[in-house]
Amino acid sequence: MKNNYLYREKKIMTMKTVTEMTGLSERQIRYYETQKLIFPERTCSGTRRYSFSDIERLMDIAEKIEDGVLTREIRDDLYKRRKKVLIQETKRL
Amino acid sequence: MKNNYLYREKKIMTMKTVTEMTGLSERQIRYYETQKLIFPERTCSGTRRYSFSDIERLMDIAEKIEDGVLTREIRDDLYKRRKKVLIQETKRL
DNA sequence: CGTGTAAGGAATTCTGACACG
DNA sequence: CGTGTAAGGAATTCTGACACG
Repeated sequence: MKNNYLYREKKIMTMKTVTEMTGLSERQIRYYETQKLIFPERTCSGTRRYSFSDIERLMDIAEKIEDGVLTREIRDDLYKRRKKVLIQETKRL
Repeated sequence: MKNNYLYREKKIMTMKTVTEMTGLSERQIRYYETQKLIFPERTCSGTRRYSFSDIERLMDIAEKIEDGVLTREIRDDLYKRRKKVLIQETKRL
């Protein structure tokens, strides 16, 4: 459903809400951003905005880190997956 | 879908995001709250939190007010609709 | 009635840095 | 490496009030 997608992907939450929903600290959330694991939008004045999808991704990241996975491994995995998707899309054309 | 409901009804947005999404002023949004047309949650520190559902409701309210409908008429309509739902639920028992 | 605005305080967010390890 | 924290400034939010009509 298109509406469902809009709700899930729209970047609308501020940091506070995200810490409440994920249980992570601001520090952790900002650090994962510097490591290119998460990509919030910014308002014109510079405050971050997250989506429900980001929340889910953050909880996934947190779980992996607890299991001892390094942020760069998580990032490499993310890039590999993206590459795969791009290759498949290229083949389709 | 249960997930869809969660995204739509969860109170997660702050005032700024709501003004951006609805085009309404903070003043208008707070006023509609005093008139019991909209019911944001509050964090422990007192800041309001709105859901996607609230956004849609606010845009509906704004449209009615532009058409000259009074806030108390909108509220009375809301109460009537709720009463109707309650009566139907009562009958079902 | 519905909305704008200035006022002043409180809560939020941001960045860059020091710390530990 | 991943996270905590104190620092200081900027942006956000809140309430109660005055204003217009």
